[in-house]
Amino acid sequence: MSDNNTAQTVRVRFAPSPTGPLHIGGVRTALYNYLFARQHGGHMLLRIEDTDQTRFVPGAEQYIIEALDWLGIRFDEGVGIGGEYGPYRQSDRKAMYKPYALQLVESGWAYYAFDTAEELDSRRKAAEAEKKNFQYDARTRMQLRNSLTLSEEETAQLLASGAPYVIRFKFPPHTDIQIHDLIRGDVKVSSDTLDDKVLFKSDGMPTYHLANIVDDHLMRITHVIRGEEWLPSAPLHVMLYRAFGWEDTMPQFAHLPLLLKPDGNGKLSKRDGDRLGFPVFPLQWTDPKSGEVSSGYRESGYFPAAVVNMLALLGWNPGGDEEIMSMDTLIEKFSIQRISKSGAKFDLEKAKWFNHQYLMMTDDAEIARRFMPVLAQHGVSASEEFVVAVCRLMKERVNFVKELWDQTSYFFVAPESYAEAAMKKRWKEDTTALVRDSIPQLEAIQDFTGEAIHDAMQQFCEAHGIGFGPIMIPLRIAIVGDTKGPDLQTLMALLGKEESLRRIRTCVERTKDL
RNA sequence: GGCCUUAUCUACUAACAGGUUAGGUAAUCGCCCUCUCAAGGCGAAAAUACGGGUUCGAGUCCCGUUGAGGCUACCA
Repeated sequence: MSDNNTAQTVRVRFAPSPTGPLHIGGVRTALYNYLFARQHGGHMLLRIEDTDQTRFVPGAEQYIIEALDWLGIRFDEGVGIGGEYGPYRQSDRKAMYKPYALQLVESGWAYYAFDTAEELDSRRKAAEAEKKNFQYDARTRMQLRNSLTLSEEETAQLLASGAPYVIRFKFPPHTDIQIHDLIRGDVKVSSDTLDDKVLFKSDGMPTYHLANIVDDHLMRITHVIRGEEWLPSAPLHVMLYRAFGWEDTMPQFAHLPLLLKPDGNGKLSKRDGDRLGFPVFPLQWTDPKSGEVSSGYRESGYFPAAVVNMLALLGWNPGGDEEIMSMDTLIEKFSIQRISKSGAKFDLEKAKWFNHQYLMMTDDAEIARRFMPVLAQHGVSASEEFVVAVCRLMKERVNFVKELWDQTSYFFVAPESYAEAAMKKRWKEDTTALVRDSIPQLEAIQDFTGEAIHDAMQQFCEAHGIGFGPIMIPLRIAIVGDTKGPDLQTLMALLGKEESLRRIRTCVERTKDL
């Protein structure tokens, strides 16, 4: 599908920093970009923004790629894929940025600054003491050490001597900057409240702001869909497009609401996940420095489609009552206009419910395939046919495949004891005798099907003048060990005549002296 | 502190451009089903932050207050 109203092909990017594992907020940003690109038949690219060498974390880039691949969020271009607008890693593009910074200096939109970190720190502290805000801007820049206050000769000399410098953007004073956001509408900010942001650092690398604008321009990005934390710097970005003379091809902006912690308020963080017992990362992550392990959705047993579905609806919805949507449906229905403006709290219960829905839609054989290793962990082996049957019968009771063991262990292992509460409530004086009496009735069944068991027990009840409960509940305790589980006839048929009777006889033996 | 954003049940949200008994889902509770436990079916409780305006009429538009979040680095 192509959008005939858009002259240009839609091109979006996901541009994370490799400073650690990708947070689910970041995953959602990637997802929205992906849905938008696919819907418009456009391209989505992965750009790694690693301009801060001090925050680089080994393995983070590979983690991001693997995580998005697991979720089915695929890129058309980018790191690990290639493409005609590469390279896509900003550290590999390092040499490209300086000329753009210099261009702004020459055109008067930027200047060299030689202030040291200590000097600026002391200015900030002094301002703080007076309960004021220090800002490097039109009011203060003429009191600081930069190419606007120094003579041309001094500046040239400093540069030639290799003195450390940065390049700062020169905001024009008293100027209203208007940005248009696809989600929030027009936002107006006065340049007087903005500071002269560093564009080019003393280590020879650009800051986010410069690299981002240069790359988005060079890579012909048409829509920037990113988190709300970028909204305050959007005016700078708009001014940069203007300063470079690229305003006519400037991308459209959409700033996404943030994902909040489930209890209280504040941005969702790694610690919240571990505290509240849910993952904030798509994949498990081991911190290379501390060795600390953070849980992931994949390892916790979530289906990728369930995570995608849940995340898509956290901050967006298509308007109807439909909640279970495949990636294709999401692509079809997605629209930026319907994204909420306010932050969304993560809800663990709803996340589990989504996974349950996807579990119910999953083929029994596939569930069994995933359950087999769990069984092996518990030292149990069973035929594939039997495991598939167990999964078919029991999947509706769990949210995750691994929870199946807690609900089905008695299918594989006979009970070693009987639940105390069940015994106390359900086991009467004559129960053992009654159970013993039912054995011949069950033994007589030739074809041990649920139906046959039902008929046999019905006859038994009639002969003894009792209802179904007084015998079926004790039999259940004998077979399951507790008053829980699926329909008993079905369960016994599945276990087979031999195993069912063995458990019943064992139970009679264990309870005869009660 | 300054700047920006934001505000519907406990949570996620619906109510296209002002007119609804403010709807759905999850969670909670009750009933039905039933040999138990789930699932399922039916039902209940549950919200327009507050105060002004505009209007015949405001969840919806405007202003203010309050709450919440973000940003305020040579981090992204």
